[in-house]
Amino acid sequence: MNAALVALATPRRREILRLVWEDERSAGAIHAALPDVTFGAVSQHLRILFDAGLVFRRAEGRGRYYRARRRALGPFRSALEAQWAGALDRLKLLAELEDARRGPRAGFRSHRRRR
Amino acid sequence: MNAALVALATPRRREILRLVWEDERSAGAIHAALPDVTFGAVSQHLRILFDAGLVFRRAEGRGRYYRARRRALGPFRSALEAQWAGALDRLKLLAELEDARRGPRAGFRSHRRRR
DNA sequence: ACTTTATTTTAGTAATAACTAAATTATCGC
DNA sequence: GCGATAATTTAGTTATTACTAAAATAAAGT
Repeated sequence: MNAALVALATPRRREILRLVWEDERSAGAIHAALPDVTFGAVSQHLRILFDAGLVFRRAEGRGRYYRARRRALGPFRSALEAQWAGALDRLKLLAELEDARRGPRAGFRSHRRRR
Repeated sequence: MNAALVALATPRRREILRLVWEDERSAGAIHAALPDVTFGAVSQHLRILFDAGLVFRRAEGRGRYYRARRRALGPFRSALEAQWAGALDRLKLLAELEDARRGPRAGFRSHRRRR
C-alpha cells in the first residue's frame, strides 16, 4: 500500500491516471497528451504506476497500452477527482481567456484593464 | 488534495496518524511512542499533517494535543489500515519471539526446530 | 539484414524531503 | 523575573526523486 500512496503523491502521475481512466492508451498517446515532459519521463511514471498495481499493461505489436485499475484506485477516487475537477476548471478558464483574446465580441473592449 | 496525498506518502506520518486515530495525544506523547526519531522531526511531521488538514490541534497549558480528522481521512482509511495491520502483525510476531526467547514453558521445548 | 517506429532503460542533474542538533518561543510553578 | 518543561523553528546533511538527453531494446515493414 505504501507504493500506491507514493505513486499517487505526484501530480504528474495523477494526471496520467486521468488519461487512462476511461479507456486504455498507448505510452505514446499518453506522452502526446503531456506536452511539457519527455517520453522517457512518462515511461518512468508508467512503470511506477504499474509496479504499484495502479494500472494494467497490455503489449500489442510495438505498442504498450495502459489502463487504470479502477478497483485498486477505488479508495483514492475522490482525491483524484478533486484534482481532475480543478484541472477541468483551469482548462475551462483558459478556453474562456482564449476566446476573449481571439475575438472580442461587441462590448467586450470595455472590460479591458484601464490604461 | 495534493497536500493530503503528499502527507500520506510517508510511512512515518501514517504511523503518527495511527497514534492519534482513537484519542488525542500531545506532541510529547507521540514522540515518546516513536523511539527512533527526534522531537523536532515529529513536530515537523505534525505540522505537515496539520497543514494538510489531516489532524486537529488543540493547545492546553504548554502542551499541544493532536487528533486525527477522520472525516478528512475517510477516503484513505483502507490504505492506512493496510499498513497498520501489517505493523500489528509485526508487533505480534515480535512478542511471540520474545516469549519464546524469554521462558520456554512446559512442553514448549518439543516445538523447537530439531538439532 | 536494415530501417523505422514505439518504448524502456541508464547516467547524470537539480530540486525536494526526512532527518539531526541546536536555537528559539511559550507556558508553567516558584 | 528565573528556571524548568513542552513544543516549534532553523540550519545543515543525506537520501530520494522528477526530470532530461542519450543509449538500448523490441517489433514491423522493407
